[in-house]
Amino acid sequence: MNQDTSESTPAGRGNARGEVTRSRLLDAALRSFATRGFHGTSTRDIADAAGMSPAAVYIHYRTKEELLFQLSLSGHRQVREIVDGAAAESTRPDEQIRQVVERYTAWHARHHTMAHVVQHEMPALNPTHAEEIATIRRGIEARIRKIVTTGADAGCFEVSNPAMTALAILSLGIDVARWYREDGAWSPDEIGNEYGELTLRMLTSRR
Amino acid sequence: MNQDTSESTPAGRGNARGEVTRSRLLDAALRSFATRGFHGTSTRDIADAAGMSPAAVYIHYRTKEELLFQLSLSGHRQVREIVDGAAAESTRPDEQIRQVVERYTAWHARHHTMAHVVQHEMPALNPTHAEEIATIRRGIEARIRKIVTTGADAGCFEVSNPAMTALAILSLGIDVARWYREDGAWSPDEIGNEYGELTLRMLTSRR
DNA sequence: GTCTATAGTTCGATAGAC
DNA sequence: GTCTATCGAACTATAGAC
Repeated sequence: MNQDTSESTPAGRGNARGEVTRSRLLDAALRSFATRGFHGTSTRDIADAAGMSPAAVYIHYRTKEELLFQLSLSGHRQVREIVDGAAAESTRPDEQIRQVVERYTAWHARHHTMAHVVQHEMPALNPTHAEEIATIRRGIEARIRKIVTTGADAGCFEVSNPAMTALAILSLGIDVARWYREDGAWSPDEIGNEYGELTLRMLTSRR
Repeated sequence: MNQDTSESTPAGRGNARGEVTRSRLLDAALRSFATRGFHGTSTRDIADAAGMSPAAVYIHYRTKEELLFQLSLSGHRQVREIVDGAAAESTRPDEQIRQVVERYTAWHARHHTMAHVVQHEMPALNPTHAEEIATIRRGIEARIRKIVTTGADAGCFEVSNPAMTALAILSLGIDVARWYREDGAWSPDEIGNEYGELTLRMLTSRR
């Protein structure tokens, strides 16, 4: 559960104490949402997990939904940066997709708590926040779909339905957050490597 | 949303009226749970969706959780029968896994509303009910893992990690329930066929 | 078997002392 | 900035009339 939810903060800004408290609340909310879901979590649950009174929550966040939104925003931005960074590692579609899948999948295992909340609590966001998150999601999906279609057009991949195959690749990574166990047999990196192989097989026809 | 949640009932049993009401309540609960989640759904939501008063719900089901359990049980049994039936179609692992994936995936698309509830609301079940559902799940997972390992041992598949590959195959089907849209470009059967192909590619190494 | 009415609890969020 | 105390609403489930 050691998943950092804080943004990097310059030291000695004077608001360091407040940032720590906000971070502790985000961590508490993340663990609560992951365990019982957004609607199954009360503000008292979050306050207890953070070692504070229910009233203290509202000094730092206006509503319970605001906590979910900040978590969703942080998680989606992390994923976007991981995918962008991996895609920039090469100009070859096959090497790009391998890097993306390895890191995307490993992230969903390593940060399975946040990944679960990010992937499955979106309907609990208010319409404004949901749209902001959906925009980031569409960017991530488009980036992966682009790699598949570019590789298919270049003859690097042999796929009959690039758009559906891109969805399948996303599904593999996303669902790792559901079944991954910290005390399981495989590390996040091992899962990422194996899934990278499986993905390249999906993208290349047998002879 | 035309997803039948009722068990087949012999006509003219005398309790036909009661069965219809129970079925309407299950349908209402299913749609509500799928839209807002179990904890986000009130018994008034379910009653409204079924065209009844909140009190009428409790004549047919003891608690809100009982409704979720009956839905989960029905959904999991449907999946188990689909997987068992598909596996019985052949003795060749490659044909077995193709049939299983085609039908498993198509089911998750066609019954995406139930699939979503079945796959993601398990933590809301009470411990007794959760264990009963988990037993069915383990059977389904074991059945698919068995096909993969049998095929690997027979040299029919070439996989470095059969257990993880079996999880990947399950993930592909499960996550279809998240992204499938009834007004989308592909039918459940089309998705099933494509996913059957992708799965066979994953199970066979390139030369 | 279904209704209206409501009991008893818990919820999200706020007031005001310190 | 954190606390105790609490408001008003919404919740699950039940009581009792019909």
